[in-house]
Amino acid sequence: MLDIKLIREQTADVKRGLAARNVDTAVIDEVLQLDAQWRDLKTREEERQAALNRANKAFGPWMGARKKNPAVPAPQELTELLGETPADPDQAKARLGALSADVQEMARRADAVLNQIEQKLLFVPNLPSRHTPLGKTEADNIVRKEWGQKPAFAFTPKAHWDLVAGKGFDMEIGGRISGSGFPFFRGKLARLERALVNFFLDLHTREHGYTECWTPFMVRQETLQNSGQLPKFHEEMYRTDERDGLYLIPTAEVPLTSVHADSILPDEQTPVRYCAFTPCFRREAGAAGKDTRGILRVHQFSKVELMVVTTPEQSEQEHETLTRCAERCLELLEIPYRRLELCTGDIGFGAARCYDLEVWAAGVGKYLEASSCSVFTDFQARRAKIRVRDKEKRTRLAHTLNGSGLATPRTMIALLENNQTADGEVRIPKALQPHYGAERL
RNA sequence: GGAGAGGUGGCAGAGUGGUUGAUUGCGUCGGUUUCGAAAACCGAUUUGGCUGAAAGGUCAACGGGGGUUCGAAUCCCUCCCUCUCCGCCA
Repeated sequence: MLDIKLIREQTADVKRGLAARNVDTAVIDEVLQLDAQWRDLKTREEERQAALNRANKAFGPWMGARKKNPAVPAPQELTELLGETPADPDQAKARLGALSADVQEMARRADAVLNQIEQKLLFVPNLPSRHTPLGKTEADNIVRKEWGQKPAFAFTPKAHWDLVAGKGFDMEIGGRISGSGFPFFRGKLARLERALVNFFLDLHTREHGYTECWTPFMVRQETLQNSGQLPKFHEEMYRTDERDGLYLIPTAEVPLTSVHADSILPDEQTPVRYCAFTPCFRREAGAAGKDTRGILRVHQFSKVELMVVTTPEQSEQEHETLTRCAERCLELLEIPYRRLELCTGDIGFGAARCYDLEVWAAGVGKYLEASSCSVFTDFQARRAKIRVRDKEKRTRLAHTLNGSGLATPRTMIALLENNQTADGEVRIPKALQPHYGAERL
């Protein structure tokens, strides 16, 4: 969520940032108008409430005093508020009750307006960072680096669905059990899946300083709102029936972001670095008919997620660090990749800046997004109420970051397709061999 | 699934419906003392909104929401969470 103060005070900058993301800025004017209304209501409500509080505070002692001497006059606070000296407590009660009802009514109106503001702001994306390149579509993304050598073949490399057909790659079985987009692996491929997950977790926990977490795979609506998936991306999510109303997580970012919700971390405890393996569930609602073959785009997949909570001062640096942690996975697996910096028009809802890591997959002959490393500035922290505190005891909203490190399907695609041999075998990269337990698939 | 107990400030733990945003202890920070430290003593120590240049003023919050009342941490309803016991089952 954006800072309402920023919207008030730097309206032009906010609009410029949103416009760069192709967002209609009319919502900002609507919010500002409601905000003015809210502040007016709130100020008047509080003035009345303050007067009422003073009167109520004096009321008790008056009652006490009257027990001893019924002739004790009403206290000044009461007389002031009511504009007359009440004859007796019952008369005062009646008048106070009416005033109290008025204040409550004003409070209700103010809350209703505040609610409208929030409902609008929940649909407004984060502002792009000053570093994020301007652009309209994904065509304007910028390649920041390329790593590795695309493999050369003396034969035509197969796409993964042909390469491992009949070797434990059973999309039809997944389809029969659950529907299309639910992969089913048997034997070597299932083991490869597990090996990748273990490889990622071991790397991040042993060498990159992340703390491994095991999280729930189903979460509440509120948890998804903290990290920004709800309310806007409701259609993208699987949800259990109304008895529980839980959502299946689309990424471990969701539970991890809420770990420190509603709390304050001392600066010296940051950065907090978490990683977690979870399955991820996505409807891929807007992507029907796209990338339907093999495991290019699926409804359920495994991912090891990296998530960082840090201070506003450190977050830019942490973004580079986190991205490097993801890149190291690919480098150790010898998978050629490129780092793309997403432009303002293509960046995700909550992100201020984002790098996509795309792996080269020789069989399908394309780069495939395998990781998205984003810095969210205080966007998620404001929703989740994650704060940090410095030595001078100043609290401010934390910054959050996350990135895949990595998701298995596209990593596996690249690994299989790039390392295939003429006889249809697949070479397992050296770094993965201890986890997989063999040099060949 | 059934029965019960409980959710208060960083933690522990009080709180007859009326100066209780909240006693107290611990912790933390600052000070006095000391060559230094410990101990002792003194002081400070929740968060957020509105307003203000600032000082300050003011409102809100005792798990969430609603209600009763002139007035709620305290009474009522409801939801959530934690713990204990029973049942059931990985």
